[in-house]
Amino acid sequence: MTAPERLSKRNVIRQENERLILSAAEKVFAEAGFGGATMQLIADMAGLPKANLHYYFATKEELYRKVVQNIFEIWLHAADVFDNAPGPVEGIGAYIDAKMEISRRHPEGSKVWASEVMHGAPVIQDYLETTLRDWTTGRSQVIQKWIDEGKMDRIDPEHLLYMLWATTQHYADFGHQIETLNGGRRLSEKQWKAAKDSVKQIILRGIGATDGLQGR
Amino acid sequence: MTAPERLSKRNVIRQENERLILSAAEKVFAEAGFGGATMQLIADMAGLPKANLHYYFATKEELYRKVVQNIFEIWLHAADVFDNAPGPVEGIGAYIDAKMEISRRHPEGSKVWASEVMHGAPVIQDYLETTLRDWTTGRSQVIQKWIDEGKMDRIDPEHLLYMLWATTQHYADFGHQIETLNGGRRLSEKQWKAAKDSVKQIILRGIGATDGLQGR
DNA sequence: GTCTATATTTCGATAGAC
DNA sequence: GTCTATCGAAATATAGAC
Repeated sequence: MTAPERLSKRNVIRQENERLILSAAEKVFAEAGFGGATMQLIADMAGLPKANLHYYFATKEELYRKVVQNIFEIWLHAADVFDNAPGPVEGIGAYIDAKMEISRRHPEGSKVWASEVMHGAPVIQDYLETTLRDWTTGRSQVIQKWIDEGKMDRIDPEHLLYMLWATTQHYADFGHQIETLNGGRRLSEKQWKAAKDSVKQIILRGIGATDGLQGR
Repeated sequence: MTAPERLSKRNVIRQENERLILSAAEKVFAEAGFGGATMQLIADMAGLPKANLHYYFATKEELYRKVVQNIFEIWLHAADVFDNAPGPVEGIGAYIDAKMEISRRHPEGSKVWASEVMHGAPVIQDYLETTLRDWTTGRSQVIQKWIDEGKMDRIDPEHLLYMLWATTQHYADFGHQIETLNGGRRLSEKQWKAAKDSVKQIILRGIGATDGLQGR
């Protein structure tokens, strides 16, 4: 985006502190929501005085906006696997794997995004109308192509995408509920694999694209 | 639950005002989250002075708790269709229909629940550990029975339930995103039907339980 | 049961010394 | 760039007249 900046000592300090603050903010926003989060809590978690947050991010909203943008960028890159795939088994399968892995590694970001959208997307509405809209149109065309080539059933591409988002993000957004139902324990390595396999099996078979996956 | 109260004038007024406040609170909590909601906003939406809210509900948290309990009860009743069904096509199909209809009619409640769980269920953790846990165990056994009877594929019942919750609630919780991608328009009658059919088709076929649904 | 006025707390943001 | 002290706004909750 911006031109690479000189690695002056001041810039290094700025970069490190911004990363520290953003990481703490993501956690606090995820746990308390935008309204419930306080600059004091974020400062405490980052180990900085509250005033320093306002030095790096003028307002609470500006800080929040950066956090939301972060998870969105991560998701966008996860869709790269989609494009050059020869068919739905590879493309959608890999997309599910990638999204599930993000739910596992970045549950906070997913929650912040969910909260933002649930409240009417007050700060990232423009992203929904531009970037996400274009992204969705593009992927729908890929899916439609697979349908036309007979590689999967005739399914509404948009509703399929919603199902992919819903099921994968559920493991992040509702992670606490899942953990509680799992006896209060986080999902083990084996359970995460079972989750991924269940999602892939049901959806891939559900859209009639199980060539080579039978019996797994 | 409680014994039926005498229909004194005072009780009638109380009942009506509580309903009015709860309805306004559900909307405000859904739009702003617990932290972002204010008693003033809820009072304005209910058309009452702020002090009256505190007369009926001592604290903001008590009011919020009632709202969360409401949607939970609605969902519990939606699962009645599950139990006496002869197999997954009828049982899960009817459950999807019921949950989708709730997402359409009560999107606010769904959002409040999602927000509550995302933030670690601070006020309804006990429900997760008791009622929801028992409910999940019971339905998992029903699903397992269907598997043993050869009426559907061998799928992990819990992950299947998660997928049902995720996909149906997504249409409420992410309704704003879906509307935006739909050109800023709410889903039409026809689009809601298409959504239901897509979900049912993919999941029922995905679990190998499509007897009599082929080609629909 | 209703409603105005207000007590009390907390939060976002800033001033200003270092 | 850091940090203490503090301002001003806004929120929850209550007091007390009606």
